[in-house]
Amino acid sequence: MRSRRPLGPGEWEVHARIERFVEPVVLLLLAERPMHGYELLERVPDLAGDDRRVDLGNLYRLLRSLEEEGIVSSEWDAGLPGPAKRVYALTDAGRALLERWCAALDEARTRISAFIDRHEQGKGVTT
Amino acid sequence: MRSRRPLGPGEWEVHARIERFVEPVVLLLLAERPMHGYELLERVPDLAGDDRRVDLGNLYRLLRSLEEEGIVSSEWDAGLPGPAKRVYALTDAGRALLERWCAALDEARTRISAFIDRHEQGKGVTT
DNA sequence: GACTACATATGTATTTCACCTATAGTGACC
DNA sequence: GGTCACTATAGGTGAAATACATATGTAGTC
Repeated sequence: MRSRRPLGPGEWEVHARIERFVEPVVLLLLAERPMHGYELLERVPDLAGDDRRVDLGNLYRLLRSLEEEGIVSSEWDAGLPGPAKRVYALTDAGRALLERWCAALDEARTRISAFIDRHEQGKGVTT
Repeated sequence: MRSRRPLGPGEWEVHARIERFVEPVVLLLLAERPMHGYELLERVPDLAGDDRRVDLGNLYRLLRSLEEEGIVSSEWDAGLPGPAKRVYALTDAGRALLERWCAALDEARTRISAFIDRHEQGKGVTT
């Protein structure tokens, strides 16, 4: 229970976070166009929400493990000014995985809706 | 990445799980009527989904920690036949927590919708 | 008595994630 | 040519959430 932040006496802040949500977010961003790690870091919060601020270390680890699995491919781009960047792009397997993520997320949304509906019912709907 | 089960060559089963979702489910069930742990165990999957089959150990641990925090109260019920049951009921603090969970879940649902909408856009909407 | 179902509880391993530190190249300034 | 800020990648560590396994007792049934 330690993850909930105190709010008041006997009250806690609650977050309904989706497990591993950064992964589909990264896949979606790379589906739109290839980019390098640091740029992903800046763009992930747009989709994941501000509370979910991404940790650099974990993001790079995710990218490397996605590459190992053939979900993304990468190559060094030394042409641009500044330090060399490793530019990541989505593979076909990555696009397929993104589709499965969307289906899974849609299921989660359905479960949440069922939960909220059932809760509303219990309160006696005023409508 | 080890949590995804292999599906085919280079394919994985994906689950978009909501973190700590059993907690709000338990709260909602207890809001409807008081019950004991084993009964919760049977009813949680109705709301949480079959993939999310609840671990007994963790459920009992959750109930005790919720009681420590004043979210639920319990008393032994030895009247009925069979082994003694600890019957749990939601407190006022528990009902307040359930409301906050609903708000948090609604936010999560909004994030998911935003994600899916953005993905649909990228594919070129057929309408 | 052996076996099964109900009921509560504890032990331990694994996974995910947040927080922190390290390394290294680039460019600009003085 | 040193050092300072910024970009980019990478690793270490520990806490929290969860999966997997085992323990203990009651009661009914064959």
